Amino acid sequence: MNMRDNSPIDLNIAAVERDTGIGKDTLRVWERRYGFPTPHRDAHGERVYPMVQVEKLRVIKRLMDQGYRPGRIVAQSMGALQHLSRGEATLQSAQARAHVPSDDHLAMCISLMQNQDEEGLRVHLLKTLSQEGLHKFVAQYVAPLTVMVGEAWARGDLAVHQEHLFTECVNRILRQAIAAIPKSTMGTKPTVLLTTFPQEAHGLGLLMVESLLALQGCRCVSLGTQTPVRDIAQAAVSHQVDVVGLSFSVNMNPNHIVDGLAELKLLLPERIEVWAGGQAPVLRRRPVDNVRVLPDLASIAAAVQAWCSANSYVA
Amino acid sequence: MNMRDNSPIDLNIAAVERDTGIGKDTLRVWERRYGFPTPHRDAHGERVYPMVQVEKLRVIKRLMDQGYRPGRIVAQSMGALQHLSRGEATLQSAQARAHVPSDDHLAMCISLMQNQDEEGLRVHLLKTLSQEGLHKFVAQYVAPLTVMVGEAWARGDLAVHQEHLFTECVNRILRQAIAAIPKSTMGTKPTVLLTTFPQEAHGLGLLMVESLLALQGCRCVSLGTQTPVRDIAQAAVSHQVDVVGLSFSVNMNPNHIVDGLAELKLLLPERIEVWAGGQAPVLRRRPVDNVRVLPDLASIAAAVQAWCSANSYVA
DNA sequence: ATTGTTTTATTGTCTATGACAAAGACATTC
DNA sequence: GAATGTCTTTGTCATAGACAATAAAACAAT
Repeated sequence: MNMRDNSPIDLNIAAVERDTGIGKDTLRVWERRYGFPTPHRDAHGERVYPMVQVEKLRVIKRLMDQGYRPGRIVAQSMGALQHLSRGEATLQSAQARAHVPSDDHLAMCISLMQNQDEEGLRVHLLKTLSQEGLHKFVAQYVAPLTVMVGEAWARGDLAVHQEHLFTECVNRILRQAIAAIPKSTMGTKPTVLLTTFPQEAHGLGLLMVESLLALQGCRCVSLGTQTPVRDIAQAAVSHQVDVVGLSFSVNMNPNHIVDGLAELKLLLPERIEVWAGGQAPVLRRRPVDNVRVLPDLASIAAAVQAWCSANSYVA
Repeated sequence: MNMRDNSPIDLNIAAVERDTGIGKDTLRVWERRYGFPTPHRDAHGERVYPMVQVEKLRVIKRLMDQGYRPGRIVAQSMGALQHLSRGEATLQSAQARAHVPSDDHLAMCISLMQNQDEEGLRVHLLKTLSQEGLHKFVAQYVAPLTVMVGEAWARGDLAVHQEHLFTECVNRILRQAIAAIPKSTMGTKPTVLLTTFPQEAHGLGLLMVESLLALQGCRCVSLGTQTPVRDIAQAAVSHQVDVVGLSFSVNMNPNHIVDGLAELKLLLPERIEVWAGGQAPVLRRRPVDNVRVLPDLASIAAAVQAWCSANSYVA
């Protein structure tokens, strides 16, 4: 029952699921449909995956996160896959880099990461923060950098652990910066509940938004990531917030986003607004009723302004 | 493929696996063997679990963690289970609470949460922190409180959003406390890489450990949660750490833990130690070769001591 | 050329039942 | 008591088929 891997070069199906994130059922069905992977069998007839194939599966997973579909790539050779890996990208990154002050600046951060220089990265970011101020730091450095890191990871230029370290590093810096912002006591600004949907584990966007909102003088209540829709609504009501803010990254399923937002709107009382932001393309393409889309971080200020003037005549 | 929970009271099999930590295969085999659970079927003949049964499954899981075996308890009535639960509750929670200063103190935190008093909770925790010092605060207040919150959530006494808010609140406090600890520069203490396995999303344990390690003068590299085993090994090597620290919560599948640890050990060079801690009961019951189990936060100091004396003669 | 609608293909996850080794419980012997 | 062997329990893997959700392709209409 408890599969022990006899040798470091072969893995059982459970271990492959752990390492690649591809479900057992899917692994079996790929084998049946596409003829890959082709695991050996042990004495009991159970699948045993050679390391080379696990490696290839990881590449396939990466490409799928980029939008490729299994039927096209699973049966391909390793060489062809690596070629695809390098060829693509630069599609959406172009627009992200449009209003970025200096590409060099960000490229340097990436190279710091590639050299495992955590300390250097932190120092560099902190210096930028104190030079440019929190607002500019978040909107013009952290946000584009996060996008670039995501792309670099997808391209295979950055290992998973390097991406994790970056996330953790920025996490710390932003939290520290937020903690340093004095809390405003005047009640003219909206109170905002921040969180993400259950399928969305990426939390940096939330922190970026929170820092900008806090700078504007809004009170923020953050639930962290992955809150079920029903609980978001419950929390919004019991904390008497004015706005619910959600963040969505690129990989989130568009339908989950649209349906989730619609359901949330239904569960919330009318007076509570919903603001949605993040890199997910569907937000720009398919608007949802009564949900305000914040296409970028710069639009937060405008949204707060709009809320204030809409609610100023109410006592 | 895309399971939508149409109703708040029913869950599909994948959702039950997530919420209870009991695998899909196991859920089906229990149904076949013990006649429980007894999910309804939706229009497509797929299992649909009523909330009541999911809660019973959670109780069963808790009892199994205490040593009961499925055959004896799965078919029992809810009443009988709760009876067992109460009788046995004092067994391990007694030892957990043995060196806890005041139960009232913690109960008060829970009630603050139930009243949505985020501000009150934070103030209360911060006061305790400055009164008792970080070490005592973490080991004797935060850790038991986190366990209690988990239990209260499983019992249904605490809503998901309240648990999230608690997590976020403690998260902030701990991160701030860690940032305030001056970094030691002397190289006599181990450098520790901290993270969790891909299935483990709970990150508070990691922060608690980090704070205590930092207090001891260790250098910590935290990758956050959910790092694939292969990347943990890669990161450990490229950051030249001495120890890899992993944290496991109650819900994690025991086999995943044991197999994952074994594989990690294989991938790591001999000189890098692996320390495993957390609430997962399997750590105490089934030891893994060459992995040091830290049964509680207090044992961290001893582990660091042991490492230092084992490595002192090396230049 | 762009947009909306229908048809077809792809793909992940569910279903069912059977098999089996590892871990636990129990009985027996040294 | 400790060690040993036997029976029971239990989680996970296997096979193969089914189907709905999603994406892609084909077609129609502005």
